[in-house]
Amino acid sequence: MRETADSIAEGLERRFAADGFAAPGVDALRAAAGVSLRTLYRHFPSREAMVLGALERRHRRYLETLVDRTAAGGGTEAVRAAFARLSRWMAEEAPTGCLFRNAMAAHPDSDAVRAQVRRHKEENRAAFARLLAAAFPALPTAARDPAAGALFLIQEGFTAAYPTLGPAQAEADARALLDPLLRRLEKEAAA
Amino acid sequence: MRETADSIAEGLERRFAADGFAAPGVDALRAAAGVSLRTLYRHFPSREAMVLGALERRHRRYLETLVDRTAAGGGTEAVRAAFARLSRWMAEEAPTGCLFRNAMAAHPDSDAVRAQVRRHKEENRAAFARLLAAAFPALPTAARDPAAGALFLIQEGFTAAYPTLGPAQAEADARALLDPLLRRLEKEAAA
DNA sequence: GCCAAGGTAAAACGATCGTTCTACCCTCCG
DNA sequence: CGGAGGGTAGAACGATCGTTTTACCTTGGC
Repeated sequence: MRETADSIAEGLERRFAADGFAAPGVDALRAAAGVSLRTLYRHFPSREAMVLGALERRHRRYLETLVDRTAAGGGTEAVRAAFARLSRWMAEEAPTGCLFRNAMAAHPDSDAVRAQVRRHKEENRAAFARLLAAAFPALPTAARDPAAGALFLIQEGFTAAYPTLGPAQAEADARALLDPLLRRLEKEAAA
Repeated sequence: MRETADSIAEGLERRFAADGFAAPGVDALRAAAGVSLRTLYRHFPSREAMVLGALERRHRRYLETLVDRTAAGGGTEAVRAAFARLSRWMAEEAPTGCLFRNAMAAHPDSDAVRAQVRRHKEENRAAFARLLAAAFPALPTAARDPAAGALFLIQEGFTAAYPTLGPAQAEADARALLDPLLRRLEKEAAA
């Protein structure tokens, strides 16, 4: 039951990530989930529920990737490692870009989708704040939230530029923002 | 002829910007264009052509807004003014976010859409490079392209965060990146 | 031994969508 | 005068889509 639901959600997430939210019909989603149409509808009673189910799974996996507790190091290294994981994530899991923005673009009139995307982005931004607090404990509290916002916006820009201008350009442009930011954070934390 | 085509494109752009690319059917586009179905198809022989027509118009208008030749001032003021115009643009014209990324999300399998989006983003990035060259003529050439990439990525992050976290948060986070960047550019240009 | 429970496969339905076609009107130019 | 070009309104078509339903199979527990 719960296991099959998550196994189905895995297939849904994979398909939506590969082909976007507009192209695949319910029958293609059924094939990706590896179950019958009846079972698919039992666990996700509408196509919108399938979208929400895929997004929920995605949300957990993305935050786990972004803040990896097994990763060592602090300071600038911790932040750089997070962006390195993000870079790998985009290449392996999100060739068509951020799944949440894509979902909102494909379902502009769904309140449920919009709410889930907003929740994801808020927790995503909060995760950067926690990452920053752990990496730079000496950073003045007044500088914390702006720095978290800066990291969040670099991520948004990076994931947005990724599918349009390609990995190399997106990474170069993100580095042009990230490098001086980290230098500044190191200086402020040392002071 | 050419005039009616542009008048139709204006209606298409407005509708796509307001409701996204997934929701409005051809008949809703026809109503927004204010013409009959036959005339609409005469100028844009398929729905995909309507999308491309709207994007082409959008491309011209966006770049005109971003680099306003009538705007005065140089240095940091020129860059700040460009982002102020961008902020107004989002509020008035793009409540659902960047039209090009939305189009690509809604038409993931259209080569024509993808090509047009890529072209737009490349010219968009080049426009930032020109803006920067005009605003900071003394900036070392080695620092030019990274700075243009940084501005471009701030824009991408800002327009991406805008529809999910709202105008206030998006602007605050963008400022957290823009302010130190401009301070650094001023220093590098003065040296 | 059997009967729910939950699975598969696939037909069927109603709605919607992109596109084409029909029928008619206006207006400019030879 | 007359006819061609471009406009409007809207019916019609074929395809696709999301969803429901039918019919049948498998399995574990009383």
